[in-house]
Amino acid sequence: MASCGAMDVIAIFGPTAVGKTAVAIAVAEHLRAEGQQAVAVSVDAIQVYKGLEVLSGAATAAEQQRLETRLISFVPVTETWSAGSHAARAHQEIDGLLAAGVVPIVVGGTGLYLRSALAELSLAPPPDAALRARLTAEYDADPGAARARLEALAPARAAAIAPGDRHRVIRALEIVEGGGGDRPQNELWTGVTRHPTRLIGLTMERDALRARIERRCAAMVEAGAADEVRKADAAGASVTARRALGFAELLADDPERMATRTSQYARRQMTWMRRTPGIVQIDVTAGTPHEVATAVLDRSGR
RNA sequence: GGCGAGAUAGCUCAGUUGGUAGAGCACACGACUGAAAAUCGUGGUGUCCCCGGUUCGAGUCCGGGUCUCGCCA
Repeated sequence: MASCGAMDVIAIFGPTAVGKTAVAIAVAEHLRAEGQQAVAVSVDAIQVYKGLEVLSGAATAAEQQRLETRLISFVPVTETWSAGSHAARAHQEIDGLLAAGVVPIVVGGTGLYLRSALAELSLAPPPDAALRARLTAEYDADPGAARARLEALAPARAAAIAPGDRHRVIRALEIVEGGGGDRPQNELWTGVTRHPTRLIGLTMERDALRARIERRCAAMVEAGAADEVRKADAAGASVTARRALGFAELLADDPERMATRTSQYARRQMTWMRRTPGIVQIDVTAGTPHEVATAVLDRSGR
């Protein structure tokens, strides 16, 4: 009997353009051949947005025909989204699939979203818009003073944050003022998960990945990514939607810059992957999706 | 052909009165708990075009080449 055995969840991580979707589809087809059903749960900060499907590389209708994918293209571009909001939805999807006897294939390139989907992180409370606005203004008026205030209020939190890290200094002040105390948490690298999980990291030889990224960016432009971005911009896209690689670049008609920044992003994803405990890395430079899928399932000891 | 300007990091360029070179971008490595496709930290990766000269010492001064750009023929 094909059973999940010790592993209930399959997770697939990897840098952008490495071919995660194709591998997820191949894995699902292999499972189906064994009589098991699978559904993908996306963990991608930009693919959640409705109206940025081309730019974010979300699964197409044809791809979804082969593997149903949840948590893509469902948030209006005007809304902000976050790891916390995503985690709640992802937990719900994963638990629902497991309860129905379907294998969840958690797939995506946003490391923090992946981790918070697989684990039960002790996240600090969500940001309050007014407080964040006030603290941002405070920081921008005098970064040194804001930093000093954080050091006074929460030395342990401050110690973990680089002096020039605007984003984190503001967030830390936000947490402290919200009563979060001075006990910073880091459960990112513990490897603890909510369900037994086989975590796969797809890698690719650097030059090959760079070439794929360039081709992919060109294809996105070809497929109308610039138009998508202009529409989202006109619709009043949220700060988080605007973080999409290519958003600002395509508005400025600079596709080359988009490819460069995408490459830099891929590098950071690889850094995250190397740090991730328990991840099984598979180099997909030469393999077809089905060969890779076999490797994914073979290594599972099924 | 003549005159002028230039040649320094992968790219664009700085480089004081001579003391074996440094910015931005790119690149590499890293950090990462509700903005994470975000944010941030660290690192110079070099036949200073070539040959010779002056000098204790030349990216820098002198001579001769080579190449590039501009103007004039």
